[in-house]
Amino acid sequence: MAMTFCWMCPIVPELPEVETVARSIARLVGRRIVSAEFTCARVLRGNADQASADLAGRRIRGIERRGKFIVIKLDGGYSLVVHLGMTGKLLLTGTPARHTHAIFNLDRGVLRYEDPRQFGKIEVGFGLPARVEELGPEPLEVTLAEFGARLKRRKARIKSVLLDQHFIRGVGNIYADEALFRAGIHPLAIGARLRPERVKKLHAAVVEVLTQAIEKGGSSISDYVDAEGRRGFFQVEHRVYRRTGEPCVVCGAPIRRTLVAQRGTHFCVKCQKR
DNA sequence: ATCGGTACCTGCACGC
DNA sequence: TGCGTGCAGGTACCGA
Repeated sequence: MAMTFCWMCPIVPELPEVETVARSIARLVGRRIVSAEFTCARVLRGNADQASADLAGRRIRGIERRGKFIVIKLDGGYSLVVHLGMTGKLLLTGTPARHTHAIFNLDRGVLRYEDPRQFGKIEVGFGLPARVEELGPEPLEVTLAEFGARLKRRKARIKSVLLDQHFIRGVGNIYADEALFRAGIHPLAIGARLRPERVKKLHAAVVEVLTQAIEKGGSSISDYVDAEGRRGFFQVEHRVYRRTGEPCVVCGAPIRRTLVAQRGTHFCVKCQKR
């Protein structure tokens, strides 16, 4: 029997998943970081000793999400920024294992960072890193007018534009495909050439798919960081993502797969027009 | 400024 | 059975 979190349906952390993780560790606000250990040079940006020194003794003042980044705000204007990459997890339970790359010892409890592929990144410093400040607007906050104005400047394929975190922050490969399908837009369409009516549809589709996904994740937030971290997380039903060859849920035509920006891209030839 | 392509990394599926 | 190969995709970085 297929498992809900098998290889064929991986939970890649995009905006809704990161939001779920951020909420699941919100309870840490108010606690103090006693000490921190970093054991993977690839995952930590900067010097491990410096990062540990910067963190030691600081109290957690707030936890928020910016796109796919988790920002843990600390005393004195410092911040602990975590990006989960492809396979990163923040865990409040369990014991250090092979892929544990950071351990944050709190005045009560322990927070661990685990990441088999080491695509994730942890950054400690004063204020926010430039890469976080320079992100585009939140997709759930950006107005249709700004969304349209930004899109008008983009001559790339719409799928690439959606993946660009400078355009809007938080959309990844799965939700880009799903939003384009819901908007009836072909992934190879040129961003700037989309007519206002279609831009409006796309904006609404992005909001819809992300909102639904957050709601699904939100129903099992307390479970998320348990055990393998994925149990109980129900993804939004994919209508095109990884459904190559299967019938379109609207017209029945087989879903096609191609590459855009070196990413697997799934769409319906009949329902999605350039 | 923007675009497309590539590297990084591990583990799973597949074929011989 | 066991091993090599291909593939998955987040961001950073490169040249154009």
